[in-house]
Amino acid sequence: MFSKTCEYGIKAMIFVAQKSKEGSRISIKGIAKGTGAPEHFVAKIMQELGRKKLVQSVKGPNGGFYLDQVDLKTSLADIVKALDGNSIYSDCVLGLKTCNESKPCPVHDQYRDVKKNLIKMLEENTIGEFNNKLDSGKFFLVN
Amino acid sequence: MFSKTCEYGIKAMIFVAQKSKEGSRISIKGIAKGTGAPEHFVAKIMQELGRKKLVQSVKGPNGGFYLDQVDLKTSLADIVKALDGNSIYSDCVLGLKTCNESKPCPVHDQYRDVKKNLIKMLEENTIGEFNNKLDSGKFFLVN
DNA sequence: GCATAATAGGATAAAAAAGTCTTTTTATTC
DNA sequence: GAATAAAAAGACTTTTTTATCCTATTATGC
Repeated sequence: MFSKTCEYGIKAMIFVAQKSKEGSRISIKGIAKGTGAPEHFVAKIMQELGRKKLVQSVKGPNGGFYLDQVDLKTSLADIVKALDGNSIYSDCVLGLKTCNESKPCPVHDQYRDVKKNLIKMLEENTIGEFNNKLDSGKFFLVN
Repeated sequence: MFSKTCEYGIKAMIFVAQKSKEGSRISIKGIAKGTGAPEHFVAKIMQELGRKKLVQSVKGPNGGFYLDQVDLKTSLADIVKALDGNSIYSDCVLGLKTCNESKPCPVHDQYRDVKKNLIKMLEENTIGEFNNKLDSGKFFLVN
């Protein structure tokens, strides 16, 4: 469904949000540990998310990553789009470049609802909203 | 969402079904052309589907692939499982090995419905059912 | 039974994704 | 302003996926 990049990116954002809520910044090393992602790999991902302004970063001692109030409104869809591009929105489920409503692939009609559902889920859930649940130990980020 | 293998496999099965309905067998070359898939790649895919008994094949002159009455009842889910394995059923959307109902990842609850929808779609649509629509030119297999 | 046309199978190659390493830059603190 | 701790950047490696090629096998029709 998502690339590893995207999976790690989402987990990282949720983890950073949590730390930000506690008022602290978190380093790459910390994110890697907290999300079970390879350190150097997650570094590249955070860089990219930083470039795209979905996360704030400060260099040097006591630096690290954090989310500001605006960042907390980032939806899962925003992260997916930043890391995996628009493929979820635009790609035909059978890989046909010219598939669309008027010239559909065989499963276009059947997949329409699934896609709508998926996109709805990605757009309606923001990073900020995951905080409360993580607090209460209702879910987990690592195995 | 699906691997290329799976995309080509689904298209190939639909295409072969069509030919079978017309009473003829279709060669790898024919399938490759009819589905826009690389010939040698689709050959391997059909081999695998043959081994798994989702498609019948006959070697030699006038040989080729075809679907019998039982094969026509193959669902999209059967093809996906044969080629991509059970990952759609079993994998956590964030890649967590231990994610489940009692120890969920952050998006487990939100993704539940999407997954249910997707699986329903894959299981409810059989290869045989696509035939009529393809006949009437209602959809396309190649760009 | 021989030529042929097809699938079967395995080896290899190319491309993309995932992951690692090293160096550079930049804040911070003392 | 020097030492340090962090991110930024880019090069590189490994693994996986996608794709190709070659040889073997097998069924068919003459």
